[in-house]
Amino acid sequence: MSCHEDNLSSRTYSRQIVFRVAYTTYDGEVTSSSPEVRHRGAAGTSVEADLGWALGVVFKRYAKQAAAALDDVPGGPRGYQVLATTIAEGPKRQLDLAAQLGIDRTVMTYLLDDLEKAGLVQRHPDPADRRARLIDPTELGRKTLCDLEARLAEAESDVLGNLDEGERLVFRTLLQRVALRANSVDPLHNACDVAEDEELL
Amino acid sequence: MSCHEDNLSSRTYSRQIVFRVAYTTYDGEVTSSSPEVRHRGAAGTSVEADLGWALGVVFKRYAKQAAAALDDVPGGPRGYQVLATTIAEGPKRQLDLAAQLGIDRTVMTYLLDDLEKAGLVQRHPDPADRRARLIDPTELGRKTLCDLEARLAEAESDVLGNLDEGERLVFRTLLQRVALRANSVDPLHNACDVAEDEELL
DNA sequence: TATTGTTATACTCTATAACTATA
DNA sequence: TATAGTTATAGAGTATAACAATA
Repeated sequence: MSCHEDNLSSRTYSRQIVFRVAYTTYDGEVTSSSPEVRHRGAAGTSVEADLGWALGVVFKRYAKQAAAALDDVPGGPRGYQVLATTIAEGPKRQLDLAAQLGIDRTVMTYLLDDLEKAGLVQRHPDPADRRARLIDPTELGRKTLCDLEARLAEAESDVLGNLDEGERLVFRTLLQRVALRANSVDPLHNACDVAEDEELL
Repeated sequence: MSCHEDNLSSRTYSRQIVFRVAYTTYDGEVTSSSPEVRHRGAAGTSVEADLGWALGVVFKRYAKQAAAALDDVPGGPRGYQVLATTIAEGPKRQLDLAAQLGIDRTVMTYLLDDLEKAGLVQRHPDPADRRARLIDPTELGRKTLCDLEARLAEAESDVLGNLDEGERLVFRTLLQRVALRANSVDPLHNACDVAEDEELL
């Protein structure tokens, strides 16, 4: 573990072991190793610790909380997303919705089947194109979304539990900036309204 | 989207749409909706924006970068973890390693097969228990790890690309604190040396 | 009888491709 | 011919369970 002492121009690195950890991309599980920073000497600010590990743990915890919060929603997180998007942006065609959410169109079919069965959305024929179907939230869907959003807000707050108000603000701001850049460098889905990015930087 | 105006005692919420997004837990892909904050009025600090979305985007980007960096390592991120752990902590028994890394023991078998085939680690019989096998990194494994760590450091730095030095420090500190709490509330694997947490709080 | 590690099997979720009905 | 949506199939990756060797 001493191999980095030269190429990192190590101020603090030489005093501790920075133990990087990576993550599987296929299962969403954070299969990280143990907590990363082992202080060898007296020095070393601990924030040099592994970003990936922390990122993974936090993300995983949020994902778990969110999944629990959305337990009874057909399709789980994805069902929520469909609900949230159609309610926020109005009726959408199935394929557009799929593209926007990064969901495969074949998956979208099953997802909508379940959501429709649960009475949260409805498929309406698109008057402009008889091939297409417009996805419309129902009244129940709207009510459900409200509830879900409250639950998710709780999950968020729970994850940030040991930060005080000011720290949360700072953290969210910095995270948001990093995220916006990441998203613009390598966009997930649609570009939508990234135009507003500037005000976040 | 007006349903939260009362129960959130909304200062800023009433002025914008906070559009929460959740994530699938099974594929590690961030199937989020579009960027979240749409300013309706003039006010609203943008940091109120969706935590989950940002978290997911950043994590996903890091995971992608890390996966690319570990492209040629058998087992990818997991292979790296095995390497890093055995090198940092010395030879370990297969099952202990699996438990520590949160990898299923059946998966560990295949993973070690591949790592051994690549000449990065070796299985030695445990003199203390003839059932068990000790996983030992090879010289090649050690060299490889050095290289991989440099690559991962680059990935990290890339992800935090638009933060300056000071901001990175703040971000990492806060993230680390959130992560340590998340990990202690709901530990992934072993408890190891969480004793050192205090200095991070 | 319990445990280490291996192998075989089943299951989940995803990705590919073929099909229908419209355009 | 191309596109919206559906269905069927195959694939990757994981988890479960049964197994051999040892404790």
